[in-house]
Amino acid sequence: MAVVDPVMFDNDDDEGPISFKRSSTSVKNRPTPTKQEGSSGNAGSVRSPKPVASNQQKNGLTGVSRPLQHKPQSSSPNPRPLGSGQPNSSREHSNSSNAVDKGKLKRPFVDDKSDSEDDHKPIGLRRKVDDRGLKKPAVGIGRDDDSDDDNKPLSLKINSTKTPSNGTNKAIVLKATPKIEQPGDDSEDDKPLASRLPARPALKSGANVSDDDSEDEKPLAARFSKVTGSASASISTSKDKVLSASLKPTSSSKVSNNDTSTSRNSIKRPIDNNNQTISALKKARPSDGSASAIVKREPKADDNDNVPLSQRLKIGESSNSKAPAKNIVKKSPSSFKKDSKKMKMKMKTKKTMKNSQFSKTMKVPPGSGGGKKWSTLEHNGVIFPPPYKPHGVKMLYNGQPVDLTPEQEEVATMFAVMKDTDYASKKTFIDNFFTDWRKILGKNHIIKKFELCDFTPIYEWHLIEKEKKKQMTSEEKKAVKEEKLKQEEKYMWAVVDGVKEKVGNFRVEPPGLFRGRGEHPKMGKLKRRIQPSDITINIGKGVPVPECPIPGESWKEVKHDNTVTWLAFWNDPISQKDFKYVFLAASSSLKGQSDKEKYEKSRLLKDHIHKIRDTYTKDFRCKDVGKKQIAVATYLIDKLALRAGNEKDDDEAETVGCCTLKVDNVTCVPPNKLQFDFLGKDSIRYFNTVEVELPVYKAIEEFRAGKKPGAELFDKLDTSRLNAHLKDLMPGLTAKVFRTYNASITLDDILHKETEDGTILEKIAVYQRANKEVAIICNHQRSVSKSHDSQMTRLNEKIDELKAQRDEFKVDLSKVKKGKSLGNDKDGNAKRKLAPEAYEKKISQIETKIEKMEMDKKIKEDLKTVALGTSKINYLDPRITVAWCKRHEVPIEKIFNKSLVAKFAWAMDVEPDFRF
DNA sequence: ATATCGACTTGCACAAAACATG
DNA sequence: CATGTTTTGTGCAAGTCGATAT
Repeated sequence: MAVVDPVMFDNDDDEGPISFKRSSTSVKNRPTPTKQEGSSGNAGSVRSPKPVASNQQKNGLTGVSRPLQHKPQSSSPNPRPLGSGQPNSSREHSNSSNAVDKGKLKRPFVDDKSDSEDDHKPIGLRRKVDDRGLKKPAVGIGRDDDSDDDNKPLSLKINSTKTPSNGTNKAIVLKATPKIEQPGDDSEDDKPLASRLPARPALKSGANVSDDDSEDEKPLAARFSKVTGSASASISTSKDKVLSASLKPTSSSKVSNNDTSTSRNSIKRPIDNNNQTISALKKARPSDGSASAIVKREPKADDNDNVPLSQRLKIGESSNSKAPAKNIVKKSPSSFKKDSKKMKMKMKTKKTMKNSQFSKTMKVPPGSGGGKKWSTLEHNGVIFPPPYKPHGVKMLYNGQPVDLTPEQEEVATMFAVMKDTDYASKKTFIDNFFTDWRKILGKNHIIKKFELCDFTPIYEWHLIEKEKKKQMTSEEKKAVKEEKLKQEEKYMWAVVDGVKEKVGNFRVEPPGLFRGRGEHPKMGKLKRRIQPSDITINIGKGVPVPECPIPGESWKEVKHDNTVTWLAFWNDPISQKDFKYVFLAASSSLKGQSDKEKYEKSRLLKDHIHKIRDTYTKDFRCKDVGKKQIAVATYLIDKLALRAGNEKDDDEAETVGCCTLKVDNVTCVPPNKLQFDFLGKDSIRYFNTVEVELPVYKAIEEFRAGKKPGAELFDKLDTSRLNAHLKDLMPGLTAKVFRTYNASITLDDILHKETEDGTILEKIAVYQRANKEVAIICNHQRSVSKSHDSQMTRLNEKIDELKAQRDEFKVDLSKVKKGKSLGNDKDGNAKRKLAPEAYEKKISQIETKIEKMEMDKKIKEDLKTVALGTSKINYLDPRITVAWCKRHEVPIEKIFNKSLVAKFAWAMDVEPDFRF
C-alpha cells in the first residue's frame, strides 16, 4: 500500500486569492556585518567574544521580531548561536592546534574517539577538534546558549544520550545485527583538509581507493537473498515496514553494479520511446530493484497510472531483463536480514565501476552523446493560476472608503495581506510597492500618499476568509482538494523517452509582490501576472503541443530542443534577464542521473585533493599575487566550504562568496586567526573565526593592506579565473565540488567512526549528529520557530513535574522501608503502600523518561538554528547513507522520507561497503 | 578579457499533512 | 477529538558555472 511513491498528493496551493501566501514574516534580518573590522579584537577571540552576538542574523530570529538586529557583532547575546556563527566557529580551524582555548569549551565529547589528533579528519572532524579546542562558543554559539546546556554541541548531547541512556528500547526489529564493520575501510585517506595541514599522518595514501574493497565478496546466497529481500519487502505490506524497509544489502547489487557502470550509460533509457518494455530496460537497472523497488513498486504495477512508468517498468523490468534469478528470488523476510549482515562482501566490481564511472563522469552527459538529454518528450504544458476575483472590500484613504478597479484592488490586496510580515514595515518594500501600484492607479487617482492609506479592511477580510477556510469540514476540504487534483492531474506528468516522470513545477507563478531575501533593492515590486504569451514550451517533435489553457491565447513559442531538460520557461517579470523554468521533479531519471554524476565528480576529487592541497600550500608564498590569491581562495573554499562567489548586479542584495569577499569581511586576529563575517547566499550570515596557517594569515593581511573597507579582498580574482585554474587540477573541478566533497566525506567518516552497536534510535542519533556536523560546515541555518521558547518552557515544566513525581516516590520508598505511614494523597485518602521494588521500578522508569526528555530538549535547542535538510538533499551522497543503513540494519525510511527515497532511487542498490 | 545569457542546482520559509497529546 | 508539534512538500529566490556575445 502505501508504499507507492507516486502518490502525489496534492498540491495544494490554494489559489484563491492568489498570491499572497506567505503571510508571515519572512524577512530575515540580516545582520549586517558591516565592517567592523577591528572588532574582533580580542584575541582570544575565537569565540567570538563578545560580539558574539552575532548570530542573530537570521535567526534571530525568528521572524518576527528581530527586525533590526543586525549588528552582528554586537553584543547582543542573542540567543542562538546562530548558525553561522556558531557553527562555524566552532568547527573551524581545525588543524592547527587549536588548542587554544580549550578551556572554555565545553565540549566534552567527541573527539576522543576519533582520531585524536589527527588532523586528517574530514572537516567534520576537524570541527570537532576545533570545538574542542575552540570552543564552540565561538560565535554565537556558545553564548547564547550557553547558558546552560546549550552549549554543548549537539553531538555531545547525542552522544551522551546514547551512552547512558541507552538502552532504551526499541531495539526491536532490527537490532540484531552484528555490525559488520567495514572492512577495511578505511581508507581514510582522504580526509578533508583539515587534516592535512597539521599532520598528515593519517593519510594513507593510496588508500583511497577503496580499500575497502578488498574484502570480500559476498556469498552468493547472500546476494540472492538480498535482492529478493528487498523486493519482496517492498511489496510487503506496510505494516512490516520496518522490517522490510530495512535494506538489506542487496545482492543484486553486485550484479547491478556491474551494470551500473555500464548502466550509467546504457542505463538510460532507450532511445526509442515508449514502450514500456523498452524503457523498462533502460531504466531499471537491475539493481534498482532493491531500493527503488521498495518505494515505488507496487504490486500492480501497470495498473496504476499514477505510478510513473519508470517505476512500473522497473519492476517488470527487473525481472525481465536482469537476471531473473536474482530478482526473482524472494526471500523470506527473515532470511534476508541475516544474509545481509553477512554480506559485507565487497565486490571488486566496485572498484572497477568506479573507475569506469569516473571516466564517464566527466563531462559528457551520461547518457547521451553530446548534450542530448532526451529523445522523446511529451507533456501537457503548464497550468495558470485562476483569474483574480474581486472581493469588493474597500480600503480607506484619508479615512474615506475608496473605489478601486479589480486590477487596483488586486495589488492593494497583495499588500494588505502582508500586514503581519516584516516586509510590511520596510521602506524599500513599501516604496517599491507604492510606485508600482500608483502606475496601476493612474496619475489622477486620489491616492497619492502611502501614509494616508489604510488597508485594514482588506486585511480583516483576508483574516475572515482564512478562518472560513479553516472552518470547512473535512469533507469539504477533501472535496476541494480532489477538485484541484483533478484539474492538475494532466499537468503533473511528462513522458520522457517513453517513461512517465513527474513534473516538478507545472504551476505558473501567480502575481504578487516580490519578496527578495535580505536587503533586496527590488522587494515589494509587483510581479505581474504571467500570460501564455510569455511562455516558451519545449517538447518533442511530432507529439501534440499542449493546448493553451486560456482560450484565445497562445504560447510565445514552441521549441524542440533536446539538449536541455526544461519543459517550459518564461522571463522573470522582476528581472527580465532571468528565466523561470519548468523542470522534471527530483525523482525523475534525468535529475537522478545528473545528481549521481555530481557525486561521482566529487568522489573523484578524493584522488586529487592531496595534490591540490600541496599545490596551493606552496603557492601561499608565491610572488605572483594572482597566483597567491588563487591559492588562498582555494584554501578557503576547501577548508571552510565557502561558495565561489560570483559578481552580482547592483539591483540585487549585497551578498558575497569567496571571490567577492570584501576587505571588511575578514579580520586578522593575531597571531594566526581569521574572523569572517559576511552575508552569504540568501543573506545568511557567515560568522566564524578560524585558525589558519601562518602563510595564509600573512597573505590575507597583505591582500587587505591599503584597501578601503568596501574593496575586494581578492582583487585579482573572480570565479571564472578560479574555476579555470581548478579545471587544470582536475577535469571538471569547480569550486562547488569542494562543498559536496567535504560534506560527503565528513558524513562517511563520522558514520564509520561513530556508529556503534545499539538500538536503531541510537544509530539514528549518530546519523543525525553527523548530519548536523555537515550542516554546520555548510552553514545551513534556519530561523528559530516562533514557538520555540514556549516549547522549551513546556518541556522544562514537564521535566520538573517528572522530577517531583520521582522525588515523591523516593520519599515514599524510604518511608516504606522504615515502616512509616505514607500519609494522605491529594484527595485525602491514605496512600497505599507498595513493595519497595515497585517504588524502585517506578523511580527508575521516571528517571529514564527524564533522561530522554533532557536529551530531547538539548537536541531541540541545539538544532533550533541548524537546518539539516539542505545537506541531506544536496550535499550528502545518498549511497553513503544507504550503505550505512544496510550495514547497520536501519530501515532507510528512518533516514530518508518518501520523497528522498524517490529522489535517490539511483543510490538504493549500492553495496553495503560503499565508501565515498 | 569581460559581460551577458542560459540552464540548472541550492536554500530557506511557509503551508499542509501527519503525528502526538491531553 | 481538539490542539500543539513535527515532518513533508511546495514556492520561488538566489546561487553556480559553461557558453556566447561583445
